[in-house]
Amino acid sequence: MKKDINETTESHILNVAHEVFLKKGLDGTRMQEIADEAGINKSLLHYYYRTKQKLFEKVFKAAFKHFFPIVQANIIADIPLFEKIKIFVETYYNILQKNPYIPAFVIHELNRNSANVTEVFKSIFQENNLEVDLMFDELNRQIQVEVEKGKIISIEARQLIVNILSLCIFPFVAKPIIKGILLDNNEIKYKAFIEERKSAVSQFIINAISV
Amino acid sequence: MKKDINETTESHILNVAHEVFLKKGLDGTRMQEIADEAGINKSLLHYYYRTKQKLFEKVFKAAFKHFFPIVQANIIADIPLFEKIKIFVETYYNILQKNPYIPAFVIHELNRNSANVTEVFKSIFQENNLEVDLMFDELNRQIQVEVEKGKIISIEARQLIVNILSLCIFPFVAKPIIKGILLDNNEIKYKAFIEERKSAVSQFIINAISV
DNA sequence: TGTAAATTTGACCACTTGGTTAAATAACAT
DNA sequence: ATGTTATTTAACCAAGTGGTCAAATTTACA
Repeated sequence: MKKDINETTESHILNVAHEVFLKKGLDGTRMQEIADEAGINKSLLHYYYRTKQKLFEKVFKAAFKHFFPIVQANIIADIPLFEKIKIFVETYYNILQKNPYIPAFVIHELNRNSANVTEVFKSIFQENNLEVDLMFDELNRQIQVEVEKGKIISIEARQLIVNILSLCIFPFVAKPIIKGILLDNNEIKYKAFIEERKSAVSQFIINAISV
Repeated sequence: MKKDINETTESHILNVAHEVFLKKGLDGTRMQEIADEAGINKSLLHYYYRTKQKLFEKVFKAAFKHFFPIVQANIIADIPLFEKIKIFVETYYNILQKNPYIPAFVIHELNRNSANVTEVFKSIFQENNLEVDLMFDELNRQIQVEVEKGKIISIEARQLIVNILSLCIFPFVAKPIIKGILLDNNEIKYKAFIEERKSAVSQFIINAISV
C-alpha cells in the first residue's frame, strides 16, 4: 500500500494494519508483514502503537463502527416502515459492497475473544451516544401501529432486525461458499447475485411481514 | 477433553483437535495445546498426522460436511414446497444448536484461504456424489409449478436458498453481537431468541414468497 | 517366553515471533 | 550554526513455534 504524500506515518501504518488484519485476522497477522507492506522498519510500529494488541484494537474498533453504521439512525427515523426497510437494505448493501470483508473480520474476532466484547460495545455506544433499548422500543411501537392497522403481522423488533441483518450480511461473509458452490466460482455472477439482492431482499422482507 | 475408554488415540487426537481448532482457528491453535488438551506428548500428534496442516485439513473437511448436511437431501425431496421449507429450517436449526461454532469456523477459514477452496468442495461433492446444478434445477422446477398455480411469487432457487441459509446461520455466527448488544449479554435470552426462530423463520420465509 | 512391531516419550533444533534498545538521522527552534 | 526533540533504523533477545529423532515403553503374536 502506497503512502499518500499528505498522510502522516502514523495514520499510514493504521491504514496498512487495517488492510492486513482484515485479510489475515489477529492471529494470522505478523508485525513484520505490516512493516513491509508499509515500507517501514518494524520498530516503528512499536514506536507508534506499543504492541500488536494495541494496534489491533485501534483497527478493530474502527472496523466495528463500520459494521454498525447507519443502523441506529435509520431505525429511529420518522418514515413509514416499508420505506424504512427499503432504504435500510439498499444503504446497507452499498456499504457492504464497499467494505465486504469487515463483517467476517468482526465476527471472527468477536467469536475468538468474546471476553472483552461487552467493554468494546459499551465504549463504542457511549462514544456515539447510542441507546439500544430505546431504539428497539421505538421500532416496536412503529410495528405495533402497523399491526393494529391490519397491515402487517406481529413481529418482535429484535427478530425483525436480525432477519434483515442476516439477509444483508450473510451473503458477504459466506462469499467463498456462495461463489464457489452456487455460482461456478465466477466473480461476475457473484457480483450480479449481490446486485439483484439490493432490491429483492427488501421486497422479500416486506412480503414476509405483510398481512 | 477426556479420552473414551474404547476410543483409539488417533481418533481421540482428532476429537481434541476439532475442539481446539473450532475455538481458535488454524492460526490461533498451537500443536502443544492440542497435545496438552489430549493428555499426550506433542510428538504423538506428528506421529499420527505428520503436520499441523494435515491435521487441520482432516478437521476442516469433517466440519464442512456438517455445515452442508441435509441440505441436498431435503432440497430434492418430493414433498410440497412449504412443508419442505418448514422441515428444512427446523432440522437445520437443530443441527446448528448442536454444532453452533462450526459455521463461524468454516466461514473464517474459507475467507482466510480461498485458494484451495474449490478443490475441497470438489472432493467433498465427489465423495458424497452431489450434483449442485441438478439440485437447483429441480428446486427451480418445483418453484415454477407453484408460481403457475398462482400460489407463490417468482424467485430464483439460489436466491431462495441463500435467504433461508442466511436466516438460519447468521444468528449463530453473530452470536456475540446479538447476545451482547440486543439481549443484555444474557445466555438464556439468547437461547430463547434462537428457539423462537425455529418456527418463526420458516413462517417468515413462507410469507415472503406467498402471493 | 522372546522378539518384532507399534506406540509414546524427552531432548533437541532451526526458525519465527513480538518486542527492546541504543545509535543514527531528520526536523526544528533559538 | 547549535543544541533539542521527534522520527527512523539496525542489531539484538527471550520466548515460543512446528517439527525431528533416537530411545524407551507397550503391545501383538509366534
